[in-house]
Amino acid sequence: MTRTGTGTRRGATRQRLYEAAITLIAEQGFSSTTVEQIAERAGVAKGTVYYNFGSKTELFEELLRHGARPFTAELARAARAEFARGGSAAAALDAMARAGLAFVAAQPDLTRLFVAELWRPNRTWHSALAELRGHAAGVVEEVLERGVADGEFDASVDVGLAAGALLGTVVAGALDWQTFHPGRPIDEVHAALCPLLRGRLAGGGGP
Amino acid sequence: MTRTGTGTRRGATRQRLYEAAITLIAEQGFSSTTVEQIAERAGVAKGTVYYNFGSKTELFEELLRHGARPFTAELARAARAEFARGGSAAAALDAMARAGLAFVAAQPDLTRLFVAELWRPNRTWHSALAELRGHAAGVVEEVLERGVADGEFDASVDVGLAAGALLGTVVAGALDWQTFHPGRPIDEVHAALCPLLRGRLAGGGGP
DNA sequence: GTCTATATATAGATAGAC
DNA sequence: GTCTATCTATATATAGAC
Repeated sequence: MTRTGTGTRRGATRQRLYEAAITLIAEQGFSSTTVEQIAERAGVAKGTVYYNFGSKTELFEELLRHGARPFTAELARAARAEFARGGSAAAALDAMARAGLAFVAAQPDLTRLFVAELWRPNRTWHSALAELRGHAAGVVEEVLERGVADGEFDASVDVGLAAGALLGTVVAGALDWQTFHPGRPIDEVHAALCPLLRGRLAGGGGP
Repeated sequence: MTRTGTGTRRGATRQRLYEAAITLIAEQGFSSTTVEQIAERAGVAKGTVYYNFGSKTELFEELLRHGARPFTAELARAARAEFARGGSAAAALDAMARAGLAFVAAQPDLTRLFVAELWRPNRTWHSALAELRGHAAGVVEEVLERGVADGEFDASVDVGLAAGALLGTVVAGALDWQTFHPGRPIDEVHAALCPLLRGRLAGGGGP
């Protein structure tokens, strides 16, 4: 128990700092958010932040990693569960979309902060973000490849581009929902998104 | 010629400041970007910025309006042109997607800065951004409604949610392209996106 | 491990010369 | 209309007490 897990004392303080930072940075952006604000919201002094993290930037980078891992894990879990019950690759995409929507609904601030930085090169944490995006995209790619191999999807599908687009569709759709259509139930949003993922927007189409 | 158009002397200075601010804010974010940096890149002194704009925030808000108007205009123009040549609503969506991709490819920095702020409430310029998003979404909604009226799209489509999702798909897809698959030609990206807009991802589906 | 100072730098904004 | 000089506030980060 010497590692910095959530069980240790140090882990608890770090967890509170993560949660405080997520909310503040999501609302104000990284640079507008001061270390003092983060410390105050977490109920500790500023010096404690610098004891636990080397700098403001380092806190943010570790926060990104800490928050992104569960997202990718949820997507993978959803796909695995769908395949386990004998579902198709298209059904797996639906399940992943639902899992993605649920994650964003549960952690809208974390997602906002992520998206605000994801497509910006030239920032110190961009390589870390690119890697995290790559993991999530990789999960989607596997499902697409399986669908192509099973003859379920067209072989001409560009897996790399499509995975990024699908991921973008779910995340952007989820944030648009949370920001401009709050209160709408997840089922309605999922229903609006599925045609985009499965090909049923055009009436009469679809498998 | 007393208005602040691009033809006037004042308009020229403001235009240079816009362009400088777009690049810098896209890379660094609003708060990390200093007025001094913007002035330097535009080739003027800091005082000149404050003569032309009341504050840093005001410069940014006017920049958002200034940059978003052409985007919505391009989407509307693409849809109009497609309908004018007798195209379907689905074809209009394709044309809008292409117009959107082309706009983002031409102005990636502007789009980055836009997306980074779009889904954040609690910022002073959020109402301005929401309004601009509403205009663009409105253009998409009109096309969807026309498609439903013509029996081309399913009547159960939730126009409001779908418009936001479609817009998000194009913008997110375009930024993902610019950031993680640069060099790919626009045709390939458009081809990867169209199945999501028209319903052809699933093999054998589609109208 | 956490807190209370404090050092140092740099931001936004303004006043007044030209 | 643009520039230079400057005021004032506030940020990051550190040192040392507890």
